Amino acid sequence: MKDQSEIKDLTLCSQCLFYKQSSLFLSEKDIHHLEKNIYQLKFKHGETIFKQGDKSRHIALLNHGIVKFNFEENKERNLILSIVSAPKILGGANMFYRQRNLFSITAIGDCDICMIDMNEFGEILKQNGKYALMLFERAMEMFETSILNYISLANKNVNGRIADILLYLSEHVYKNQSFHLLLTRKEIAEFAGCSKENIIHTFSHLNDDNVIRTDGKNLTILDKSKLQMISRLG
Amino acid sequence: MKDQSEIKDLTLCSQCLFYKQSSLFLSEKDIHHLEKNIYQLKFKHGETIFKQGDKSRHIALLNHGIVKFNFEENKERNLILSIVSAPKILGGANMFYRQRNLFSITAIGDCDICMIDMNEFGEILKQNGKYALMLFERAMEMFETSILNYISLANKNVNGRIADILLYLSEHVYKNQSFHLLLTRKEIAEFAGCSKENIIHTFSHLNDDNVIRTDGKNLTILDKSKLQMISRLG
DNA sequence: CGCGAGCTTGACGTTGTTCAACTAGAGTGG
DNA sequence: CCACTCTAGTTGAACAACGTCAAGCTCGCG
Repeated sequence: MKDQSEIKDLTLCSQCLFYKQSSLFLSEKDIHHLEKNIYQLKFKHGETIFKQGDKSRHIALLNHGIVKFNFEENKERNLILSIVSAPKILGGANMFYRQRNLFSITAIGDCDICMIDMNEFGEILKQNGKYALMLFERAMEMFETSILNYISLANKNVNGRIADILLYLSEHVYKNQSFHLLLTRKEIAEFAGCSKENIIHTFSHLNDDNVIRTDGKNLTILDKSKLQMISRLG
Repeated sequence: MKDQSEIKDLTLCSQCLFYKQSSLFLSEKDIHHLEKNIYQLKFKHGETIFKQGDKSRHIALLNHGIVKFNFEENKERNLILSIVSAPKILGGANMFYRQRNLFSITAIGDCDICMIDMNEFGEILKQNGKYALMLFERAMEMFETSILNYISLANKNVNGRIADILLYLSEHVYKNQSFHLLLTRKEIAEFAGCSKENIIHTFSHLNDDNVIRTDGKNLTILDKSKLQMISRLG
């Protein structure tokens, strides 16, 4: 966990989506209790939000930014399980399953995150099942993307997986045809489950065929339907 | 969902693990309410418990038997996400996340399952956050195995993945060095994410090297440490 | 200017899939 | 009882996909 030197004015949290949703479910007393145990942090690109193997004491509410879920096998064998953008509840798997974190969560670019102490928050959950259910549903969304990635990985060839990833990033993360991808080629490879050379080769071909246009870390999808076809065939 | 012609005496459920655990959390009134909405079904090998794309109206409590989570891409491109044995709560992902089932759940061998109507049960959960949390933790266990499979698939070669699967089946599913595997070679391949010929070749080699002994569907692990080494090297 | 990290490219070898041929067992019908 | 067919399992060989390697490139930074 990052040091808390950058704690900001707590009133900021009253603007965040999580706070607004929570206020629909909780009593004024609980809201007040929550306010006392919530604080905002800012993370920069590459900073670790949760560390694999650590024991989480917090739930993280991603209010702004993009994060990756990365599994560290050993020095040279990493894996990106998923990439998600705000707003999301992070630490769901860690929050309810009382073991060490299965994977790390790392900032991609600047991230605004609200931290809630789990011990305090757990009490509120125990007393308010309806609220707990709402949070479960949100936390569950995270797993859907992981499972869909898994399926893509198991069933498709490299071209199909890369097409899937580009479509996913465009539609669900950056929400734009064109985006500035802060990941290295190696990291994209860790997401696609292939070598970095493979990513480079495939990007080159897609460039030649006018399906995408890459310019350093900027990436634009020119022909979405062709990308979808590659995904299907893969 | 299977037809309910085989509903058994409801008192049977009072013996099941789920019922016993629940009684620690719920009031007598809620327990009574639960009893009214719970019934036991028996599934045979290959029968579908939850169908991919369907909307679940039930939570399934696997009291006896083994099930697979299978994703059906198309006729010739299936995938087994996980295999788990009783006792487990099935339908967790479906229970809290109100969409169509992401994957099917299918019986491997005979299964005893208690079904609970979700609408009735949801009310109890909303009123009892502590109980909801307990159930959620159990449901989360399911995802851990899926994620570990994902990691194995992404990081290891075929030999390593097959070794992983054999160790997993032995330690977490059958809880025995020797087991009667009801899966076809094709299904094992769908679990390992490779071709059935690959499974057959690898099994042959492992047989030759006295690491395992296969006799039709019976499988015995002779040299666990060697299998663990193959898993690490993979 | 030199250095290092990340990127790019093509060649090469390994891994894994596909294909085809064969075997064994189980179910079917004459 | 014997074809027959169908399914699952097995084997090896050919081929394609993919990872590894090596070399050169670009860019930013000290």
